[in-house]
Amino acid sequence: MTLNVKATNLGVLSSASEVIFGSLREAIVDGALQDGDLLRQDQIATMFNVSRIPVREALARLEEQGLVTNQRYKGAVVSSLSLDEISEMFEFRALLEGELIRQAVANIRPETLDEARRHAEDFATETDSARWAPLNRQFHYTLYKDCDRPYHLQVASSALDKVGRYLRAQLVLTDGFLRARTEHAGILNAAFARDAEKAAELTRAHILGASRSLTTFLQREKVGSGS
Amino acid sequence: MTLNVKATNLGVLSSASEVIFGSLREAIVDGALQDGDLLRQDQIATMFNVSRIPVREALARLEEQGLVTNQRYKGAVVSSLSLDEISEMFEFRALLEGELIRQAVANIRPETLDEARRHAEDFATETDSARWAPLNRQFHYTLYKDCDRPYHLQVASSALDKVGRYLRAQLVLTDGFLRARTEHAGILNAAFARDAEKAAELTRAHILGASRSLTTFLQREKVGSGS
DNA sequence: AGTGCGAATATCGGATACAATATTCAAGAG
DNA sequence: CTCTTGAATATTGTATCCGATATTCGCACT
Repeated sequence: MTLNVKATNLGVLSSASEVIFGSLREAIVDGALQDGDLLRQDQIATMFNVSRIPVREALARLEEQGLVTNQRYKGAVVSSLSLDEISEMFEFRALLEGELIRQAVANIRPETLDEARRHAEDFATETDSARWAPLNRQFHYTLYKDCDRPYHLQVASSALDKVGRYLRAQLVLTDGFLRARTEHAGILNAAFARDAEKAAELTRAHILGASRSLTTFLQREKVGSGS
Repeated sequence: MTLNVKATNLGVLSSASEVIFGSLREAIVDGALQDGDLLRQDQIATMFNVSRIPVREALARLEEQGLVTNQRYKGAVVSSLSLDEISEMFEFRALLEGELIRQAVANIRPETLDEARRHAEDFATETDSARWAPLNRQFHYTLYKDCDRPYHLQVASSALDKVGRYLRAQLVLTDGFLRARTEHAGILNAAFARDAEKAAELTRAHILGASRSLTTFLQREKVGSGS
């Protein structure tokens, strides 16, 4: 007989370094920590009430993910992306997410479609701009859910993390939100129609359009700050 | 005036943890460490004559790369891939490397073409099967060199690392080497002809063909070992 | 005042030491 | 003999401490 209690897997409970890693990652992804910010091991250790050892492991992980850069004896800085790097990241996302939705739509479940529609509505009706980015992400990744390509998903997600800060700017500081709203509707329609190719093409265009609007915005901003 | 000496950037000189990370990664990628092997911190620390601290940072990095899995208080094991995961990795590579060569061929330099031809010849004439995998890699990545997509390249390389062990088996234990030789010639021809689409299609077929031959081989082996 | 040099401070990489958890193994109950 | 249980051992996670390197600041010199 087996014990009839739901046992949570203690083996995966967070160690300090994992908690710190997750917190720092989140802070970087959604912009609480900005490009070029210096991360002092001591300071972080104090914040979390631990020694520097788990902090260093978290920073090593972050560096491996490309979110910070470590310079020997100098410290870790939040990685910043050049305009070229940003647009490459968006091209990468277009390639990968296009493939994801193509595969997903091919065997998408009705429940998934409904869930995606709900997320699209939530996004469209949200007035708090701080919540646009997470809702946007939820919409897209719900649509990718049935693609049965866990590695593709993980890599796409990691790429999205790296441009998370910039995407937020694109939604809030340009006409990104408005355009996203209509483009989401198009993608959703294609998914409901089970038209994988169209969904893929629209997703690619959605991402590349966001890239263009973001790069022109950043270009302007850069020039502006120079004056 | 600037000092006219080529100064190597001392800031990026390896710390212990980086050296350990690199060594372990190489050992995993080319099969010296096998699926499921347990990595003991103490043992590794003794091998490198260091304490466990840098070892732990190296293991954290490896886990972030997906090459090992850490279980709290239990240790790190070399990640093993299921057949499904392996074939997903090859699909991913086909998608990405197809794009890489398409972009690269579009603005490939003559020197690069020559270098690729040399690598193709080296590969084709190599009799030591242990050297097939690195030469194969050199050939392909030389062709990708001019793609001007550093992030794409890095992700592709990371994916290749994850299946490095299996690719080696595909080359050595199946007819992989012979097929690769002729398929490389085709890809090289397309590159010389500046036919980006054809090079991309051949590269995709090259990778997916390797995947098929590998999965049928592993399938057979699994059944065989079960008897 | 401005520049170059050296000491003082800050910060990092790593070693050692200790606490928390897992694994092994032997002894006893059935 | 087999199974359970707890002590002994092994291994991991983290704290504290130390040497190495970078940065800052003050002082002498021009």
